[in-house]
Formats: sequence, structure tokens, C-alpha cells
Amino acid sequence: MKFWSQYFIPTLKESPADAEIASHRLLIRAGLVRKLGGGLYTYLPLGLRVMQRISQICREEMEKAGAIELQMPHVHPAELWQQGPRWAAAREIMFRADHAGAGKRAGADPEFVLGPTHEEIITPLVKNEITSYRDLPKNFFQIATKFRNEIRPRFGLMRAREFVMKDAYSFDVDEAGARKNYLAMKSAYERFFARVGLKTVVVEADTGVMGGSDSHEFMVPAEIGDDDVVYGEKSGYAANREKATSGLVPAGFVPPAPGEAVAEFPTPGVTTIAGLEAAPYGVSAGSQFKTLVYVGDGKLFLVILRGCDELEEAKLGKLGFTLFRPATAEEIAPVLGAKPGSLGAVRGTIAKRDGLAGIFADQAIRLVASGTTGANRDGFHLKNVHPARDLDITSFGDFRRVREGEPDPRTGEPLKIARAIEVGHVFFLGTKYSEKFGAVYTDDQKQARPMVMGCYGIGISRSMQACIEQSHDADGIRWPWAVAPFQVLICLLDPGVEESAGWAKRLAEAAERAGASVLVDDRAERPGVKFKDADLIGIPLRITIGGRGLKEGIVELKWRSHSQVEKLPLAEAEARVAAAVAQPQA
RNA sequence: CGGGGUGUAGCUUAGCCUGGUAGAGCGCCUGGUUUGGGACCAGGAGGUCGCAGGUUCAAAUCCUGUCGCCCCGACCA
Repeated sequence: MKFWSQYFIPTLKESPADAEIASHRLLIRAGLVRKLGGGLYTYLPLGLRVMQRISQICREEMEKAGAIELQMPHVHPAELWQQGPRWAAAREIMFRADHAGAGKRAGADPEFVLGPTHEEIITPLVKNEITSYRDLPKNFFQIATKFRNEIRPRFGLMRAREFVMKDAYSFDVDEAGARKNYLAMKSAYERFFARVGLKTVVVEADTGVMGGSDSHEFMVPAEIGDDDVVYGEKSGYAANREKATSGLVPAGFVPPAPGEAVAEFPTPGVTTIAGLEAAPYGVSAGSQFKTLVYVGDGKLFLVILRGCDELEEAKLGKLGFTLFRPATAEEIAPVLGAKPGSLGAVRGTIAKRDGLAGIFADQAIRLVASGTTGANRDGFHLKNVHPARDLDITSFGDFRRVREGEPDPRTGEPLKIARAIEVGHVFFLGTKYSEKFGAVYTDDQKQARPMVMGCYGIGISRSMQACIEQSHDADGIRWPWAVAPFQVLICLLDPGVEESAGWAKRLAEAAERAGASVLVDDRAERPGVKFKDADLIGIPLRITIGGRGLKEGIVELKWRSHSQVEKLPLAEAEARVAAAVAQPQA
């Protein structure tokens, strides 16, 4: 039992100017966190309590699923990351943790980094400690602070530079075992989110910088999310937009036959899709081929899309480059022979074809029978271009961004798109890390084999904010029972009156005996202030004790999520409070 | 990093265009009256106007630079 007057809950009437979304405002107004700097927050007592509750639920579900808790360092020798498979890709977001007097040149690699995640730490550990198939499978987890120098921290805890995450890493003897672990984690996640009261949607996801092959994300649908989820209402198809495909090109599609031969025509000053659409050319965007130039691991490559389509950059990840970025005009001209705006991939028109690592075409261009594209000669384009006949394509793939309304890949129904917050992510990693770090075991045939891994994250601090985003009203937060900082708030309107204080104590003890945590608002404030604060901090069950009620022989019981007030006769009050705690309505 | 915005008391902000005494509300302190949905009265404390330079007799206000923060895009739990 805590007394408000002895505790620390700095609530605010007005929300700070730098908080824009509801959950961020409430996080601050309800006294859960305070900002130190961009993406850096202090968890105040109330916020910390919520974090601890979420963590505890997470811990329980992990352990039920057979995972073992440990704790790894936050400071990592940079060397380990340099040995790993993603140093180049991950160093951008890593904080350097050089110690003073390291005497490093500017720009030199850091000696230490702050851990953004822990594959590079757990894998060497397991390599050293586990060598036999008899000791596998194992699944280790920790709940710890992560450090990522996010390019743009935002929305409070939603995307922070320092945040709390549960991360788990599974090690198996083979793929079948790893799949089993993957599914075990996936269902543990479902139980976890159900318990914390977060409604999530599971979607197929891109693996991003993490690497790996299979991946699902747990999303909380919310307007303010920074992911787009593509889904079919009937089919059950749901995928992150970065990964989503549509049935634009049906299975068994037969490309149209080629027509007239390719012909060049002058297009002075026209360097955009829109420019070619306009008079006098009148070429629809859908029958243009857009040629994008990227640099992958130091070499140029081309991506061909229909003029009406947009590149989904994340899909370039499957091409296998460690690092890629759009090429600059200076890099393009010598290889293609023209400036951006006149580029194309028609066979024989590329100045230095061997200067390209490949030409990758989105499969949707196969829908085009006769297209128009740049001639690799400034001021000229080519028409009557047939994808298969004329373009010098290395391979076809899915690179375009899905748009709302396109057909579901399974059922053909129009796809929908909604914003969502990613709160959990499971990856099937395979042997990418174990091979790199030599995490091998000896099987029963005395053969050395790489362990098959999976990794699994839950954003603990982000989940806290997602709870608020999903459960609040105009007056404040409405905490789900399981994660509320306190479950019962006793609003003691006359803390100085002995009879009132006595009832507060008795009812608080009754609630605690029934298993609830209790906060007593014993401040010398007017009732209005207490009620407003009660709604703001969102404790699920409120018991009001005041002179008016006591005169009537009652105390009041009210759920934060309902508007009705129940009057409890004093004689029944303790039992009724205990009964309410046993059957929470939140 | 690109684009947009913004920095004035613990919080929300007015003043800036058109240079000349920094002002309000909330919160805080003291006293009093109040006491079931953010009370009222009286008094009080609290501000290097983000920082640095410049223009000027004079800069919160104009100019330059810089830093922080917020929003939109790429990154992610």
C-alpha cells in the first residue's frame, strides 16, 4: 500500500508542447516519465511500476515456453560486432562507447559500443559453453535496456534512443527444432500480449538488418504507428508493407507478345515520368519503364519498375547486398552513358554493361506489352519496348510497393492498408550468426554442425505506451488490470477525519488480501482535484470514501472504464471490494 | 541527412511583423475563506528571453552563425 502524499506522482494539468499524440501526452501528464533529451526518458515511480508489471508477465510467459533468463552487458567490445555479419549495416545506429584517453584517431573504429541488440554477444557465449547436441536446444532471454541512435526518435517511448526490450535467442540442432522454437515463441507472444491487454495483429515481416529468412511482427493497430500493415479482410493475409505483395501479376500469367521493333525518339528536356505523360508524348505512366540506379557494396545495379509504381526499398534487401543506397548522378553517367531522366535497360544501350552488378526488374513490368524507357542518351527515349524481348534483365522479382485496393495474393479481394505500431518481432535466423561465430555442436554422428538460431524481441517500454495509446479517453489513461501501476485507488476525501481514514485502511487491506496493489490518495486536496487526477492516472478500480457517503452509511466503488458508481453499504464494503478485485472489470 | 516548424519563469504561453519598462494563466510560498469533479480573496517568490557574434544610442524583437526540441520521409522493439 502506498500513500499518495508520501509517494511521487507529478501530474500535469496541461500537456507539454512537445508531446503531440495522446499516449505521449498522457505518459507525461500522468507522471509516468520525464524527458531528459531526444529519445531519452526517466521512468518515474508510476511508469516504472507499469514496466515492471509488463516485464514480469513477459518473464512468466518466456519461462513457460522454456526460455532461460540471463543478463548480458550493455557495453560491447566493438571487435565482436566487427566479426559479426552486420557491422557495416548496424554501425550507423550504434552509440560509440570509447573510454577517455583511448587515443583514437577521429573516424577510427570505436573500441566499445553500446548494445543495440545481442546476437553478437550471445552467439560467442553459446559457442564457448555449448558443444554437444545433448545440451541443445536452448533458448536464452533477458529484459534489458537497448541503445540505438535512432535517426529520428519520436513520440516519447515509441521510438527512443534508449529503451527496454525483452530479447530471446534460441539455439537448435536443426531447422525442424528451430521452427519448433520459433512457433513456441510465437504462441508465447500471443499469450503475453493477451495478458497485458494489448490487441495485436500478427503480420509477415521483412527481416531488415537483422538478417534471417522468416519473420513475423506483432502489431498494434494505431493511427500513429510508423508501420503500414497490408491485409485482406477475408483471406487473413496480413503483412508489413515492406514485405507485402499483391496479386497484380496473377499466377500463371502469360506475358503479351512483343509488337513492333524498338524505336528511338527525341524527348528534349523531358526527364520525368510526368513529362512523358504530358503532351505531345502522352505515354501513360503505366506503360513507362522507370530505371532506378543503386549502389550495392560498391557496384551499381539497376531496378526496373513500371512508371506508375513505387520502389519498396526494403525489398532490395533480398538481393543480398550488405549495404546499398541510391547512386548519385556522377556515379551513373559513366556507366549508363546518360544522366538520370534518360536511363533505360534496353539491351545494347548501356555504355558499360559490365559496370553493373545486375539489372533487377519488378515482375509487374511483364504486364506491359509495349513500353517506353530512356535510351541512355540524354534527350532520347525508346518506344515499343517489350520487357522480355528488349530489356537486359538479370532477374525478375517483387520490388514495388503495394497500394491499397490491389488484389489480395490469395483471394483477389481488394487489400487494405492500416497504420500500426510494432511491439514484437520473431525471426527465424538460421545459421547466419552461428557460422560467422563458429557456434557449432557435435552431433551423435560426431559431426560438427552449426546451430540453427532464432531471435525474438518484445518492446517492453514501447508496449507500455501502446497500452496507453490503445486504452485511454478524454480524461486520461484506462490501464488494463494486469499492467496498471496500482489496481485499486482509494480516494480518501477527508484524510483528516479519523473515521474516513480508518475505512481507507480497512478497505485497502481487504483489497491487498484479495491480491490487488493499492494506492491511497490521502492528499489534502479538494475532491475535484483528486477525481481529475484519478481519471488521469487511470487506476482501474476506484473506491471513494467521503463524509457524505459515510453519513449515508456507504462508500463508493467505480471502475475507470465504466461510468456507473456502486454504493457499498459499510457492513459489506470489505467483502464487496475483495469480490471486485477477484473479478476485475478492466 | 533532406524538408517544415519552434525556442520567453517548473508547465502553457502573449509580446517579435513596426527595436525603447518582459506580461498573463497554471503550478509554488504565506495568510484567510472554502470543501463531492481541476475553489476564491489578499500578498509573495521565480526570467542570462536557447547560445555566440553582428547592426544600433538602444535588441526578446532586425541580421549571421550555432545548438536543442517538435513534425514529415528513410531506420527499428
